[in-house]
Amino acid sequence: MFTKIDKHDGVPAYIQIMNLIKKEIMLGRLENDDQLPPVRELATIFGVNTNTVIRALERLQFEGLLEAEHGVGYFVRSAQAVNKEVVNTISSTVKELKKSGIDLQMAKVLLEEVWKND
Amino acid sequence: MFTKIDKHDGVPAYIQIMNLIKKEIMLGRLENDDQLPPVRELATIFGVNTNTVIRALERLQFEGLLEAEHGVGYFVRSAQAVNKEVVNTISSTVKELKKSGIDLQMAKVLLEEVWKND
Amino acid sequence: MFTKIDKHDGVPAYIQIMNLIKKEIMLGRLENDDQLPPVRELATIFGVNTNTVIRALERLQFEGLLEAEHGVGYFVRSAQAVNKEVVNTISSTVKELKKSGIDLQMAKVLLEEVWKND
Amino acid sequence: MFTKIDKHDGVPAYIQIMNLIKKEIMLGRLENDDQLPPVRELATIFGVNTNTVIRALERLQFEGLLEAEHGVGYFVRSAQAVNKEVVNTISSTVKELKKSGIDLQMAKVLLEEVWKND
DNA sequence: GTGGTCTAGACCACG
DNA sequence: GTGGTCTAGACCACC
Repeated sequence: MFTKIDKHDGVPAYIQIMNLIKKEIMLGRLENDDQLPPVRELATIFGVNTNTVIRALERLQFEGLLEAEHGVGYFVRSAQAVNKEVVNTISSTVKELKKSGIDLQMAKVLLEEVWKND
Repeated sequence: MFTKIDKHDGVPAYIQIMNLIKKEIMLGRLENDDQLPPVRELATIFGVNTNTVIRALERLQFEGLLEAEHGVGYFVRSAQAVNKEVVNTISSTVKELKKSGIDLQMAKVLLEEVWKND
Repeated sequence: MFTKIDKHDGVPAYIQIMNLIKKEIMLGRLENDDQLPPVRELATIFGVNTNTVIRALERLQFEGLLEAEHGVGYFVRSAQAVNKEVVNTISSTVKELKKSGIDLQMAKVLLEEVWKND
Repeated sequence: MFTKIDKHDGVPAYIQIMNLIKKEIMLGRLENDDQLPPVRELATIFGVNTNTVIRALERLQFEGLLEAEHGVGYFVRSAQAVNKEVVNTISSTVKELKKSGIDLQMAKVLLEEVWKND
């Protein structure tokens, strides 16, 4: 479900991890009451230290998306997957962007630009 | 043309600056041989220290997008604006995303997810 | 392994540092996966500020010779030592140059001249 | 006789210019009492500002290699060309270095290393 | 005036 | 403890 994070793209590791987990929730691959893999396992998967994972999970807990049960694990709460049509729209947009020779980073920048001016 | 950057969104200031300048180039607002404002001026505009600006410009220079002429200024090189249609596509996608109640950060994460799996 | 650099020979400190490290690699005194001393230590060894060291290491990282592991250290990558015979050739050439009363700086200039015209 | 200098190799422009002129003298292409091209012309050739050329010539004058005649021009003094054999030695060394896949910058670094330890 | 290098020292992210 | 980012301010090289 998860993969190694990119340590050199500027975004702090714990924020990347937060985003990855949020993504799984939005895509419906993690649903309410699902249990996350144990912290140590997540650490190996992401290629970071346990502390870094914990920092990310704590923040998601603060945001209400996760809940920790002491001695048991972390569980998904108030998950809300996105509509599949939305994903399709993004998908076709991505195709067009790739055709234009734009790279992912610039795509994000353009997205942000349009987002803020619309 | 430029504005203050956000120092608290996790992304390092110099990377934000790089992205802002790249964006101006991609949107055609900065063209080949255009001269950038002086480093010290950019620093006040972005609300950061001169060194931080230089760090960003150095990297863009390394990427071939800018060229420094000592004692003269920074100039845009090999600029390549994106097609206006691409911007329109992004714009309509953004509208749909906003309707679904997604925020900018998650939009970026979804974009990345689709990008890497298509 | 390293020593203080010369701050007054015109060449920027960070470039001198880059060259010193490259040299250690080429001479086989630094090998793949070797860890460099911590940045702060290198700074005291070279007699410069931490930032200057980091600037050098960043560039070497960009060139692919080093890799940083956040919170751990810098490691040598794709090291490629030069043949010992090459060093011997240089050595005998140096002897001849010295006999002719040429100084190091001019030796470099002559080297460059021949290099570009051969 | 001269060409543009490299503004991005770390060595200050005026020092590069000094070296280029010294080189012409050492290679015997500039002899005693030869007149240098006018300062403005040198400036265009080197791709720098007139002031930068003047700074270089002043220093060479200080070293005794040049002499300025006000309103006339700069003249070579106490020129001392190097032996042709020396150039040949360098040439064959360069060939070997190139075969080993070393680039010019590293060649200089190795030269300096051997120079200082022999 | 322009860009380029460097310092001293603070604070954050990561292990 | 490690590396990474940033500031304030100095001084140099170049136009």
